[in-house]
Amino acid sequence: MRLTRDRVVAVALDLLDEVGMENLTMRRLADALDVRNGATYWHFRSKQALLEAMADALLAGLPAGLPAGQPWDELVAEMARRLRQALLSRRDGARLFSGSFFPLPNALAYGETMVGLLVGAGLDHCAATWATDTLTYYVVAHVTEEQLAAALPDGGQAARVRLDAALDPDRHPHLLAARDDLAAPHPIAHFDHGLGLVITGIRSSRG
Amino acid sequence: MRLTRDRVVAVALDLLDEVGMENLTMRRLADALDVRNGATYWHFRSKQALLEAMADALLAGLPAGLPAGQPWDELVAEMARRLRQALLSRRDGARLFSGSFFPLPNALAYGETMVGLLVGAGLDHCAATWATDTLTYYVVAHVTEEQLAAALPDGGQAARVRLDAALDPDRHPHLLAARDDLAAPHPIAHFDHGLGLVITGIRSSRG
DNA sequence: CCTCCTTCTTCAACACTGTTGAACTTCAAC
DNA sequence: GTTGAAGTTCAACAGTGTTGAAGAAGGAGG
Repeated sequence: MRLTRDRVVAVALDLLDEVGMENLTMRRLADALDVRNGATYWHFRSKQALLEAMADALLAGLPAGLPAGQPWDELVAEMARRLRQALLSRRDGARLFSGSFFPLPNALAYGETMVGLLVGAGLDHCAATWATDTLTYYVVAHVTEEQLAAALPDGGQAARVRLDAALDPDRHPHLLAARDDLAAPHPIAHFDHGLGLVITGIRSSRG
Repeated sequence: MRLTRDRVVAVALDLLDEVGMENLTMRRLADALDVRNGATYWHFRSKQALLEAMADALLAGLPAGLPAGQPWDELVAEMARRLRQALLSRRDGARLFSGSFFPLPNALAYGETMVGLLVGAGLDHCAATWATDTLTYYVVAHVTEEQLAAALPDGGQAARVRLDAALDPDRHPHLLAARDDLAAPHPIAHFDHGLGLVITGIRSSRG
């Protein structure tokens, strides 16, 4: 079967799930496509261009079927959770997304929806855009950590030991008291907490 | 002059300023140190270990001389701005920091200070830790974008044109209305706005 | 059927990367 | 001065993204 941009992206995403970002190489991708090494370069100018197409594919249909008639803050929270789910749907999805920063269709649709919701809530366009940035920064960074922690060997056991060894009762009393919350054993609660902080901030800033 | 861990880190940071993250290679570093290629591997187990040492060096003295007796929210804002400045002080500083996630001394000192401030503000340890995460996520992600935008060729002219070409009046009315705010012409105001959102959220969550 | 031309793929290379292990040199201490 | 450790060199390995020329496939026109 001949290659297609769409098939390359789809197989590349499957391969990403299998081997992770740092082992996602053009030669391995060519193998997965049952094709010789140079072939993908006819469809994508560079690996970076392919990664951006993959990132945008991750966001397909994000604003689809957003319920109407609900309060703006619930809809904003819903969009943020959808973005989180989209990034979580593939291994290293958050890193994939944050590595590509050019305006592709699905990313624009997400941004448009978010800004629209916030303008509807009474923010001016500048405040709505900046608030969208803040929200998106938060979601992407949180999921990045989430996926980084999930990829640790031993389920993070080694990292936990290393942290305990580094914490000094004299110099880090507060971190020690919060030791059990540091490694984020409850990702969803952790995520919703921070999301709530940002949305509350937006609510208060409406004046 | 013989090599030292400290000298390797210092020269590596200077080299980072000069060539940027993706051109920071062990061979180039060896050249800058006037040493042959394998030498740095005696002082650092791997490139990753060196990058983490560089990241931590960036955060040296972050909480030093923090004024006392001021309201907690101003101190938290001050710490966030110091983190931003530290990351901005070197080319690709934010990407350098977010690539290293192991507990090194200066990062711990930053976290301890932040959590301490928030506990002082009345949050319990879990809320303080998670709020610190949210704040730090925001700062790092914002500065990452800032530095990415600063590194664009043509001062971002080409990217602006590409954005305009991608925006469609029918599908992106809000983004078009906010077009001039999208490219963040005022980084500091943009940063402080988002920072204010998060801090306001924290203030409201104290109950 | 056969040619022609575009579209797509192969193949072999280029310049480069992080990392390693053995040989070699420097250095301090006895 | 000799010995043992600390530090450096050197050559190689296996792998990376990318490119350009050569070749194969596929459809349109004669």
